[in-house]
Amino acid sequence: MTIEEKLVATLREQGMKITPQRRFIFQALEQKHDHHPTAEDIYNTVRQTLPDMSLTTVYNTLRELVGMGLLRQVDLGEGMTRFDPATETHHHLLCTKCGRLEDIHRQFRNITLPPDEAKGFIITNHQVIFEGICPDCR
Amino acid sequence: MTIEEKLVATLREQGMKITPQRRFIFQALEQKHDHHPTAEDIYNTVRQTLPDMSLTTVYNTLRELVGMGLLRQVDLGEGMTRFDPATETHHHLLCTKCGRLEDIHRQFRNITLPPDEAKGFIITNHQVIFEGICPDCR
DNA sequence: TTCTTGGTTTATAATCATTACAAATTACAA
DNA sequence: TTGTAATTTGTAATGATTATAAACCAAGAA
Repeated sequence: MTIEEKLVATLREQGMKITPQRRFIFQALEQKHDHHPTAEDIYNTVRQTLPDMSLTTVYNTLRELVGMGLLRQVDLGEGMTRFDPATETHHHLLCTKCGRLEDIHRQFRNITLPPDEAKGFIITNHQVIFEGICPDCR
Repeated sequence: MTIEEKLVATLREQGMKITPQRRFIFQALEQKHDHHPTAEDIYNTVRQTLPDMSLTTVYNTLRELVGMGLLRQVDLGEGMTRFDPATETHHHLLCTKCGRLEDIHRQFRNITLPPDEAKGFIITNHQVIFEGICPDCR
């Protein structure tokens, strides 16, 4: 099942409308899902085929997807938010010089919090951010 | 050694000036170091004793500290940046409902990237973000 | 102590990502 | 085909952060 299909199905379930704009946004997310796109990235991608797409629509849609848990926000202190289709849990590798961000598809064992350290939280997820210097910045 | 002492010493080493404003900012960071303060938080704290402090100075100083690696930025997609005195490496626990953020002081073993997965990066640090629901939000 | 000077602070304006708003449009159920 | 509530859109507003340039001052030298 593609990302687009999954998103369309979920929207249907929720009684939301499937508009062309949303379909194109889903497709752009699918194309760029390894590049951690910003709202602006998605906007530019969609506009290549749908030149009248509004930036507001992109923001609205992305916000809704995040609210429904279908999209993960990735914030790096760059001043803008990146998005990551929430397919399977994975981690990130960040260059602290240039901001380059890579996915790490790997499971780490033993990353669990003993109850007495969880401060009463119910843990739903965890994510590791590795920081370092990328080859280009060395 | 307090956070203030450490910061003052480092600034001296770098030939930077120790101003009253900076001292108060350091003290505020020390007071609030468990609360992940924003620039605005620091500003309000300092203004209680130094009413003429400028918000710009807070931003400038925090940015410099981050650049020198003495302060960590923590970004949660709230629209503003939080700061965390980089004393010892630790991790975070975030409530996805209300944004509450707690420090986790604990070492996790086996969180290392084999060279073939590091994509040529030199890893300098890593951080785990646990996500969940805090007791108040349940 | 006083002088000098480059770093620092400050107020203000500018920037940039994101959100609010209200009018026009449209998906889709009946 | 029609009605209607959801959606889209352009524009304006917001809010955090940064740029700018003038006034100020920490700290070393005389």
